[in-house]
Amino acid sequence: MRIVVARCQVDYAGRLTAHLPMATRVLMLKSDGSVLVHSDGGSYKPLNWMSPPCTVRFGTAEDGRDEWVVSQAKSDDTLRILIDEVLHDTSHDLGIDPGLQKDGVEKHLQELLAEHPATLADGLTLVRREFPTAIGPVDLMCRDAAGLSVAVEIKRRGEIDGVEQLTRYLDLLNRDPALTRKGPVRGVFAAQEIKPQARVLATDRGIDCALVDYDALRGMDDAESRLF
Amino acid sequence: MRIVVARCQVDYAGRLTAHLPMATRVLMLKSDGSVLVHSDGGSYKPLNWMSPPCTVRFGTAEDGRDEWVVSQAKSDDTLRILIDEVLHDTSHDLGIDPGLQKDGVEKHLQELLAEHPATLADGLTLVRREFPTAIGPVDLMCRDAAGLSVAVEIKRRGEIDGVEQLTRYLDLLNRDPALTRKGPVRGVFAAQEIKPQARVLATDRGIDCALVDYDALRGMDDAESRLF
DNA sequence: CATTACATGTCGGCT
DNA sequence: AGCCGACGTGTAATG
Repeated sequence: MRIVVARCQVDYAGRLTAHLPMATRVLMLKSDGSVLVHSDGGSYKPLNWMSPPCTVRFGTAEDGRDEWVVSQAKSDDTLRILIDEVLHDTSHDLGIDPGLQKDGVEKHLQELLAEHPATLADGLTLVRREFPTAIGPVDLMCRDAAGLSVAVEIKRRGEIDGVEQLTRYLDLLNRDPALTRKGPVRGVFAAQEIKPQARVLATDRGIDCALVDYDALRGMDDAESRLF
Repeated sequence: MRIVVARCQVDYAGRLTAHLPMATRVLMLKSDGSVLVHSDGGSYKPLNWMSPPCTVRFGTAEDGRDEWVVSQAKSDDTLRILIDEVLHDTSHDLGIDPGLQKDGVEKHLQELLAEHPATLADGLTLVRREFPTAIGPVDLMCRDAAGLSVAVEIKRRGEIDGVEQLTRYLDLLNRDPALTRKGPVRGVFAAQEIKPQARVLATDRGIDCALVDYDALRGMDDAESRLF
């Protein structure tokens, strides 16, 4: 990785065109050819960048100043960096990163709830995970004690669009005679945290809300693992 | 801005927990307190980070190694960076960045389509852009040859949530007697690219889809500009 | 300050 | 490779 601090001007042309006036910035050139232009603030997103796979051509502008042209083969996107003055320039061999280990995402939540569907509502049993429909898979399809089908939508944080999503599934599922033989398909909206507005909308549409305790579920799972 | 290259181990705890094993990485400390942990690859997104506003406490771990703890006041998120070896450490005064100038986003598409509504459907004429409703503005409100009102939602890429958005508008607009005198309000979902699922949903709801050719529109606009 | 819609989103998973 | 949905989404506009 090469890190350059320089007074520079940047022009991007791709899905949009963008321009950065001459100013001092940090340029990060990664070994895969990608380039990041960072200012001292904002967030983790660079002011401008080029994603890999791309190549950098280190050239010279008409007036003799250095100009770097970063281009992406596929998309015709180009990033032109005109360098006025270099204040710092170092390179470092970082090696390959072992990578990020995540925990606690929706997928894990779905796995845990698939194993313990009764924590969502009494008597619930799993029919299948990722139940396919024409507009996408339902996270969990279950059946309740009365034999009714129950569609479960799982989110880390339950907000309105999650309720909308479940509503679309329910609309579709309720047209399926095989699922509605014993009555309409119920909906359960499950999340670690449910926003008040989402709860109101869900309730208004007859969808049950279930708060999920991730740590408790993980505990149940550990206990179970120890037993077998 | 301070740039440090170091062998480090990073642990994040917040909405999720994540761990980065000991390896050499670039640490970017911005003047607003935010911290970015970059590897030599990936995209512009850091492996891990803390967004401002946040504060860094430069401390020492039990074994004597340096440990930086970055914490966000609001959310209780913390990022712990255990430093094994510093390979590089420099600071630079970048000043305030003049910022990015953009062009070519959805707004421009809307301008072009407002000038050429007939490219969306035969006989369409513009009533007004950003037609106000209680739940937000409709991108374009038009009228067709038969005198029916036509609500147009414009996206760069047409996906399901765009269809949902237009559906909400149509539900509302169709309750307005002034707009429905000659019949129900039609919906047109316009985008440079429409995902199959979005098309299915739109069609199911009686909404027309229109593929927009941005370059062609821009060409029409240029031709027109040259005439006047 | 909360909500909403956009983003050069990026990223991973699956077909 | 393309499609689809989640993301520690972030971020700007807007009421």
